[in-house]
This record gives sequence, structure tokens and C-alpha cells, in this order.
Amino acid sequence: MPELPEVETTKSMLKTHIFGEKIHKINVYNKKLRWPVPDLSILLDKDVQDVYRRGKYIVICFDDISLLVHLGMTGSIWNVKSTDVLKKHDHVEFFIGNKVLRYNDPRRFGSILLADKNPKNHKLITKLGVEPLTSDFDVKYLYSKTQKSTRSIKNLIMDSHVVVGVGNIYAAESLFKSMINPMEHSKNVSKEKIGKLVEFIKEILQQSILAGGTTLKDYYNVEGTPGYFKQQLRVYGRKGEDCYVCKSLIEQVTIGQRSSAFCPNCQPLNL
DNA sequence: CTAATTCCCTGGAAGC
DNA sequence: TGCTTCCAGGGAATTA
Repeated sequence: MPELPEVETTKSMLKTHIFGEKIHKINVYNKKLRWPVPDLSILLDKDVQDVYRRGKYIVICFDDISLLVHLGMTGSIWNVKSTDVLKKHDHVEFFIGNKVLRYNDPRRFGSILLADKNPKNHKLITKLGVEPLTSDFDVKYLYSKTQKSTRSIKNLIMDSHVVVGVGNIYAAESLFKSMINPMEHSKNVSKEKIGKLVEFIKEILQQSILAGGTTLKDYYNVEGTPGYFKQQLRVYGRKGEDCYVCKSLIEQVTIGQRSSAFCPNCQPLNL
């Protein structure tokens, strides 16, 4: 499932393919994504001026408009040959320069939307929290949030209005490395531990970007290659297995309707 | 205002 | 083999 590293990987590869190129043709085979895919004909004959990421949105920028692409849970973009047969769940097809790119999304939780050239005031963008890999995300910022909230720490760091890009996998992994129980009330986590958490969120996201992201079963980058960070996961998806640090059995609880794996010994609950 | 819950969706695994 | 049930979860919309 795409989180920040997977979106970053997709964005980077996409950029190498389409930067400066012109859109010739767009086919929409199924407009029923998270929201209906709008009429994209306004993009025809326009040049791609920039491709960047904000949160989990890929922003493709043209001279007077931008395209927002969100991969949702199972979205992926494939660089294909025009002669390749359409796969199941190929919903939108872009002909850009001499490339053919297809958006595939089995669960259709993703979205493809139009926005202003600078989408910062778009309703889906404007309320997003800080980027975790920038200096805006630091102890001071996160500690001020944790002190004001009554929620669990895991709930808080997965809230995209606080910090973007930290989904279920990386939340579990960074809490493990910081030795913080995911159920802990955010108020009760010391400033020292919040400092560690900030540090490890950045470190784990960066390491995953270097590994090309995490492929569980659905994620593939633009060239159809999986990410290799799964090999470095220490708690996510390891319920009932031995903790790599202390050999205790990894447990799993539900927090905010999301499964949350943790080591009861390495991440004791203080409350 | 915040926090918790609901809902969208399909594929794979497990149960019978 | 084939059906049914459960689970995975990003995040906006809805409810409390």
C-alpha cells in the first residue's frame, strides 16, 4: 500500500519519463475512482512543466493547471508499450511524449483530479500537515501536538493533518524503533521519546525510499519493479513471530480500526 | 472545536 | 471444488 516512500519512488520515476513532454491523448476506461475522474481533455497538447509530491499526492504541473494523482491503497502507474493489452483495473491511460502510462487500481481508493496550477489552496491539499522529511517536522512541532491531544500516539502520527505520509506500516515501524507502545496516550510520551520518534520516522522513510518502498502485494513502481523495504520490517505483519530484539512474541491490536503490531516487551505501555 | 466511527472497494486467505 | 466470511487500509464524510 503506497505510503510516502512508495509515492516518492513513483513520482521520481514518473518525472524522468514525462518532464517537459506533451500530452497527446488520454483514455479514461473507468472514471469511478474515489471521486469521478473529471474531463481531462483540457490537458491535451500541454507540456508537463514539473512533477512533485505533496503528502501522498503526486502533482503534475502544466502551464495553467495541475493534475493531482493519489494512489490510494492499491494504485500504481505503469510505463507500458502501446501494444500491451490492457490489464484488469487499468482505468486511465496517458500518452505523453513517446510514452504510454497507465493508472491501475484494483480497489479504486485512489483519485485523479484537476486543480489550479499551484494546488496549495485545493481542499485536499490545504489542510495537510508538515512534510516529515523537512526541518518543519521536528521535536518542537510534534511535542506541541502530542501535548495538546487526547489520542493515542499511533493515531496522532498517522493523521495527515499533523504529518503527511506516515501510514500504518511506517507508523508501526517507527514506534517500535522508538520503543513507544502504539496505544500510549500521546500526552504521556516524554519529550525525549518524541525526539527519538521524529528521528526514526525520518530515518525509516528515507531508508525505505532508498529500497524503492515496501511491496506487500500490490505496490509496483513505474517499471513494474517491487520495493525491497519489506525485508527490513521489524513488527508490521509479524504478529505471532519472534521480536528480532528480545524474542518476545509480536502482538497485534486494533487502534482506530487499523491493525497495529508491536513488541510488548520492547514497547511497554505506561499510560 | 476534537475525536471516534463509517464508508468506499477488490483480492486473497481461511473456514465450512 | 465452490461457496461464504473475514481482513487489509487512506482518508474524507459523517456522527458524537
